[in-house]
Amino acid sequence: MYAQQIAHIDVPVTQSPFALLDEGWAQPVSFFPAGTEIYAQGEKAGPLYHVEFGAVRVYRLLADGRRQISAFHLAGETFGFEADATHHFFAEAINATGVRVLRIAGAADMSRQLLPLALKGLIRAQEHLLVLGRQNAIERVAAFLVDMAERQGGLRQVELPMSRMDIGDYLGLTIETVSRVFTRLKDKGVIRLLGLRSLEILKQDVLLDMGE
Amino acid sequence: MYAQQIAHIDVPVTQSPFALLDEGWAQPVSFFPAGTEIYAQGEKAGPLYHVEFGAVRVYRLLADGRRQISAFHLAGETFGFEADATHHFFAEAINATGVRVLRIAGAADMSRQLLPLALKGLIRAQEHLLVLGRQNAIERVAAFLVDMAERQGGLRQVELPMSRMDIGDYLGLTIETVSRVFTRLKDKGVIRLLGLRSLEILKQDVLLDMGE
DNA sequence: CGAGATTTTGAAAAATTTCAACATTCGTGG
DNA sequence: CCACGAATGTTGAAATTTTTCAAAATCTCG
Repeated sequence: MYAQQIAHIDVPVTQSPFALLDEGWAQPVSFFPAGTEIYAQGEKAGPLYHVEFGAVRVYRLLADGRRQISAFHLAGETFGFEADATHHFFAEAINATGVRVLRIAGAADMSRQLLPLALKGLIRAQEHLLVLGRQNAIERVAAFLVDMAERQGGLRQVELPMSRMDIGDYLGLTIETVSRVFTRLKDKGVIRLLGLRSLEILKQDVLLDMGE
Repeated sequence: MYAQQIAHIDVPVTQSPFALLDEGWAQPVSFFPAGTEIYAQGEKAGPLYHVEFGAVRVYRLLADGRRQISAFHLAGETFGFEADATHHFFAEAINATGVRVLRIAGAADMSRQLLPLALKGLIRAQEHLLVLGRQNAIERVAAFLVDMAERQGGLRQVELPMSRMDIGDYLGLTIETVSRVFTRLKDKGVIRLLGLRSLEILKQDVLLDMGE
């Protein structure tokens, strides 16, 4: 279950200094094919990662294989700080993904750099707790779609880089339930499915209400 | 729903320097009666809080009143960093609770002080996501009891400072389900109920297995 | 184009919630 | 210190939601 290759290719790229962590050492972009591991639970943690293109899932597993994806990271987002000395999670490329490895400059600076990211992650995680703990299937999917739309610039058209299984494992639902909710939202005229991984939001207000 | 008084009493206390945030300015202990608010969502965030005695719940509400408790904080623990400029959550005293307000020293130091706490909180929140997203009622309660036992020194006897409603709102369950699971664990001989808010763990191994 | 993977749909099963009644505990005032 | 009333907790039965199992449909990509 959740088999993965461990293969990635380093791609030297010359590019302007990185914006978010302006004192980090911008490394070349590493390329990870779909399904490959970026880091594993238990591994020694070090750098942060900036998604140049593609998408990443961060997750934990139960002993019997049940999986909870705690976050998706899209192009332009930074991850890898959900760790103290060692990683507590797995991170995998969902699709062909380019990741820039960021080695933070001084240990003194590190904290100042990381804290805002850690706090944002913490707030995000705790908001997700509310979704998983207190919202039903349709509300969860609605909240997810609103979030994905916002992170893609608030456009009507939303791209979903991940499978139904990923969405289910993020929302604490089965793929069948996710699929049924998509169908229900489509039948209600709230969304229009443009393809398996692409949809248009037709009634944003309804979706927003559902999401909370 | 969830009405609360907003009343607390400042209690000057002379005590040795605070261990965890050794450069913070230790303030007097503030006393919060059961059910009173420590801070509210939307309020400007400032200090951290150290629980001297009692217990605190941190939570969010949905528009219709559904509540998700994201964390409990017991004596000896520090909270209040789940915020950027303003608080994103409510914090309330569960019982009569003493809280020491910690004003962090320099802005430069602040990050270094806060980062480990924020990371620990982040890891905790993401572990809780796994519980809410992928574990059933009995597993959730088991995980909760194991956690509470650990935080109380790993003794067999565990005190639960919170109500069944609080436990339900932490685990994403109704009070009835929480109650039924307690009964089930009791009938299985896994725990012994010493009172409504006190129990003894009889089969720690079974509980640990359930919790994951 | 075709085979394997993914997604959708349906029906039955299981888990949890809801609603209702009853039991227990807690706190207050007599 | 006990009694009372309110709040909290437990239990049962029905309703609801979600999952599971199974099959059909669709998509992907070599």
